[in-house]
Amino acid sequence: MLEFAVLGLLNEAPMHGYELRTRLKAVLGSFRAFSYGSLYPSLRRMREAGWITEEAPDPGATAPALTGKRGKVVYRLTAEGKEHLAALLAETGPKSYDDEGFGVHFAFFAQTDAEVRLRILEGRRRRVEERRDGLRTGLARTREKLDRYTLQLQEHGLDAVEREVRWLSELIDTERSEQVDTGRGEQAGTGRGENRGTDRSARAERGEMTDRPANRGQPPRRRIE
Amino acid sequence: MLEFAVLGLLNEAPMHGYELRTRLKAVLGSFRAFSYGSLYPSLRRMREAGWITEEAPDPGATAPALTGKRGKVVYRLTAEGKEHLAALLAETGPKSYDDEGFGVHFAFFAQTDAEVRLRILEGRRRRVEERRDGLRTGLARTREKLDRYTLQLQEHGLDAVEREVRWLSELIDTERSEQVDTGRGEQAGTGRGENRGTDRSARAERGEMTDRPANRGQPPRRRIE
DNA sequence: TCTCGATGTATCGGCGCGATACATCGCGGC
DNA sequence: GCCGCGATGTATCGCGCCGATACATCGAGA
Repeated sequence: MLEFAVLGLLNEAPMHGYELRTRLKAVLGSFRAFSYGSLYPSLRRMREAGWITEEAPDPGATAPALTGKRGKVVYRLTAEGKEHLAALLAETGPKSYDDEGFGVHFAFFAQTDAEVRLRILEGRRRRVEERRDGLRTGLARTREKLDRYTLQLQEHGLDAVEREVRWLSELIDTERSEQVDTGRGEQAGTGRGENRGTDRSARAERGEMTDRPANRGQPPRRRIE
Repeated sequence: MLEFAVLGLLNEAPMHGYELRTRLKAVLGSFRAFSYGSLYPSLRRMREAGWITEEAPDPGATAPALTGKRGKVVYRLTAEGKEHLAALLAETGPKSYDDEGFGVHFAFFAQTDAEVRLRILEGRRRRVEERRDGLRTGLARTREKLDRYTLQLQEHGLDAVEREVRWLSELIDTERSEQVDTGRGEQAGTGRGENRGTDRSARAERGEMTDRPANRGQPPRRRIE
């Protein structure tokens, strides 16, 4: 997931680590937070995979060597990196609307194809509705046996989930009405990258995935929503 | 944190791992979710620390040995475990209202002293307000530069944080009015049906509650902002 | 001038997740 | 009769990621 986010950011402009980290916090916002302890190892892996390059500027300017100086390192997307990003952006399977993946996908919706956006939003809503229903029935079954604090906690959580469903529904309505307006294909947001039509490889073979146990538990590491 | 939750559950009744895991999901609900990969190592650590004991029932009943059978293992709190739990419950430092800690503390509020409950709720609210203010100013500063999806995400996150502040405020008001009603010392126990109004039974026999400063370490500066 | 906060790169210990393996038991279907 | 299947139950492994930490540079204000 971190790799996805980094690729998305580097697609807008080359950056070094610190800036990447700052933008990451700003863009992912309420969904996820990454630390350097994740970022740098991830950057190394991505370089080894060939998605990005590292450039250390100005090698022998004043201090030649062995002073241990660390220069700024600029990271930049390669062609393979762009390709990989395009494949990730086009993904519509469970990974794109589960808790871990949805936030990142959504953060880069401006770079995402309109139809894919809609599919992801719908998948996400379905998933959150399932969680909501699970919470509701669980709550109805155990309501009498809970002390009031636990009850408050459950209801607060349920309320948050219900709000997310409503939020997603609004987004979906907006997307739908825009797809009707224009002949289903335009780009929203900052027009910047014309990733239109260039790729499409990576036909994500929908997993089907029996959907497992109600999933429960909020965004695992995340917060409250 | 997991250790805290396990101690809290075992204080209600002895259990084995599976039940612990099930109850954990139900009680922590929307705040956190733990898996076996965390639970069993944690139980082992707690046994080594002396907080709990493991009992494997019925050693040589039918199948004597080397069949590799695994019996049910019941975990039970020791006296030291109760003591440790009491200390954790009385904790009012940053750990008790930061993201990781608050959910667990709250889940066991029914076992917590009334004054401690209030302090934790207030600390938590302060913390969440800080996050809210950070989000607000950040959003005001970058509003123009964001594409609409990122903007939606930010506003959704901000909304969630604002709701949590309101939720906490309601809880605080309730706590305050109850402390005025009764001479600041009662227990808000397992409501069991008639939560609200008059209940104070369920004398949890906590007598000690060693309240220590428990400060150390500065505000770890959590997620977004 | 001197310190302090922002900028910047990087590593380490360890917690906890998700997947996985295996075993028992009750229950309903055919 | 007996078969599978889901719930109950214990346990491990790899590894992603967090939080703390160490170090270095630089502009601005006390």
